[in-house]
Amino acid sequence: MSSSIKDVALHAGVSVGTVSNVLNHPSRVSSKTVKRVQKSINELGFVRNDAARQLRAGESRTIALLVFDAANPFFTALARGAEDAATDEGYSVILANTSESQEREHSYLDLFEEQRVRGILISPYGDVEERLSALKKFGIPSVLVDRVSENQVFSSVSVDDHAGGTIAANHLLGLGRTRIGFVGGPLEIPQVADRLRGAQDALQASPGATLTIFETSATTVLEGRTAGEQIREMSPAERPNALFAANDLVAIGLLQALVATGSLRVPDDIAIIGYDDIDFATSAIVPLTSIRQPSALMGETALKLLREEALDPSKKPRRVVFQPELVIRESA
Amino acid sequence: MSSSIKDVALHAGVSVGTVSNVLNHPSRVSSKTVKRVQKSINELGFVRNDAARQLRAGESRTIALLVFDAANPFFTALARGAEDAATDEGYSVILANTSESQEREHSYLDLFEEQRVRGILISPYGDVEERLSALKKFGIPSVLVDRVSENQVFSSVSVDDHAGGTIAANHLLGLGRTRIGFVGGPLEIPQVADRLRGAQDALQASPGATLTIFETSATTVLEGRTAGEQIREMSPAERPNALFAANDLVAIGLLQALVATGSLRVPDDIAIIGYDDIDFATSAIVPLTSIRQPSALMGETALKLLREEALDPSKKPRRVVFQPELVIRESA
DNA sequence: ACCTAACTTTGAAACGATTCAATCTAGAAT
DNA sequence: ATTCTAGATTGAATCGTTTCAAAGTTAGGT
Repeated sequence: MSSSIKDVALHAGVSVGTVSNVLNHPSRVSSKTVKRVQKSINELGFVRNDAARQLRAGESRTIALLVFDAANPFFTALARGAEDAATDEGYSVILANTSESQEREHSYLDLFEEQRVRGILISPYGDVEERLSALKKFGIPSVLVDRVSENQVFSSVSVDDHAGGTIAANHLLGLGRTRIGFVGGPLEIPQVADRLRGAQDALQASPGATLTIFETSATTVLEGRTAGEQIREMSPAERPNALFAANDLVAIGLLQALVATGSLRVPDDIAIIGYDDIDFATSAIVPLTSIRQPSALMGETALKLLREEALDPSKKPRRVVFQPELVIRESA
Repeated sequence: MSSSIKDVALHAGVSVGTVSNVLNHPSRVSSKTVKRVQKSINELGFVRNDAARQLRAGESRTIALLVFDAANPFFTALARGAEDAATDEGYSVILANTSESQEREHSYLDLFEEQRVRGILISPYGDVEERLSALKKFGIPSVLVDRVSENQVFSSVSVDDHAGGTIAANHLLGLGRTRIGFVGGPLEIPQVADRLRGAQDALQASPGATLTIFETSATTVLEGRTAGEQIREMSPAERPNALFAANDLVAIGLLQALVATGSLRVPDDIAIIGYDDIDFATSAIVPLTSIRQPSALMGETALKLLREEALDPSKKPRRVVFQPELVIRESA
């Protein structure tokens, strides 16, 4: 059905070793032989069998990216960054979606282990550090994405959420707002907690300002709207005049509750700042001011860290933390 | 570094053939041998080398899903459906994102060919039917997703967009609306054109009703909003009292332009129906009535068709067309 | 006690590439 | 003309599985 390197060798009148060299070390082969072999390859429609190659060479050229929510624009952008970087290095990235299922997360890790992928980029859903340690011992390195390693055992790429919170709060304070509300949750999520703490620390420096927490059970549009309805009913005196949403989805929910009914004006009556700068932010009812995470750059960096570890497994894990960036639009 | 089947055989005091049988045909092996071998496998931490397995067995157990926009919720849901079905059949699905680049589309097809994947599910971006034909000859079948095969050479899974358009229009007519507007574009996109034609055909049956086309340059929130602003400025007499948006993103844009400013009420003054039923539809300013595509089912079906072709390459291609479904919420 | 049939187990051959020591060139240097 | 050298080529060994014919084992029937 498909021709092998042997067929090519026969057709070109050379040995199999030479064909392999044409494929992998063309410099070792005289240019006219290269040409002849290439011609045979084309004529026979030869395609290298990656399984055989990997078996003998002992190393794969694919890298796995495992995320728990492939639908999240943040991860899509990150994946794009990783793919671009991988292409440059001669690797291919395959994506797998955990779909927020621990079981699936494990079965994909099993698959990657059987496939002996060159490395794993993972934004963990369940508790997998132990499993990843085993994989590392086995020869498969991983890099954590958007989460830091609890025990400093893995390299990681993340964003300084604390700084992001500070930037957001300072921007609101800079607009002269003093009654600030934080909307998001659950506060157990590390990202959310860090953003809140960052805001609180910024508030410390402004004696007159207060911060009220509106905790939600998830960072979704719906939860944001529910919180917004509650805020809308507050008396003007106690109602915050600025809101910091834990992410853009929550912020969009807030906008719906506050603006859509025509009861309040944004940002005049109440300023709103989101987080993530997803594509929807630009085209929200009121274009959303937000905190941008360098998602593509994160993917690119994660891939580079992974390559370093693949080349030198004894390398000490590195932790790269990016700084978020303020994107000013109309809502604040 | 990692132990092989040979190590396991030695450790368990059996032959390599027996270990392999434990792995692949446990019924051929006595149960106490199975137990003993399993124990050795666990103790040694043996993990089957998929490359070697694939080389000898000649067949891969992974299926590739190649889409041009992994960020689109529709594809994410579809992927989920395919993954679930694959798991049941003992396959794994790996995802690759074309990112709307023809070059990348080709290089992933190359990769899949080298990897000898069992089959390819593809929502094509560029013109790849020829390339897919070559792959088929090579032994790798594909199934088209959300697009039908031009020359009936491949199986495909798609949705009857014409019927969807008819359903949408009939729903609006059923609400007593007679001045209907279609918002979407460009009309060259097959999906958009089919939806429009479906609506037009429905209108034929209702003598009193008219349909106005508001063509946009893309099916995005922004374009929807632009169109909405234009519609908002029309005189009440000529303004449509119902709008059919080519997809939910456009519909959300319309909502923003019409509702957010408080100038018109939805659905009282103007009814709006979208298409796709993305997650955002539920939590729009006014929960959106929409036409749902059975995305997960499509993924599942595509996988089944692929498996059929993998088992019997001479099988005639099949074209499965799903019927869309009306989801009534508040906007219409 | 012997034959048979059914079930287990064995181990060498194959899959298709890469690797590398060994062999073979061709041309430069003496 | 001879030796040397660097570059080009060869082909057998190898990677870790699966496969399958052959050999070994067990137990039931007579």
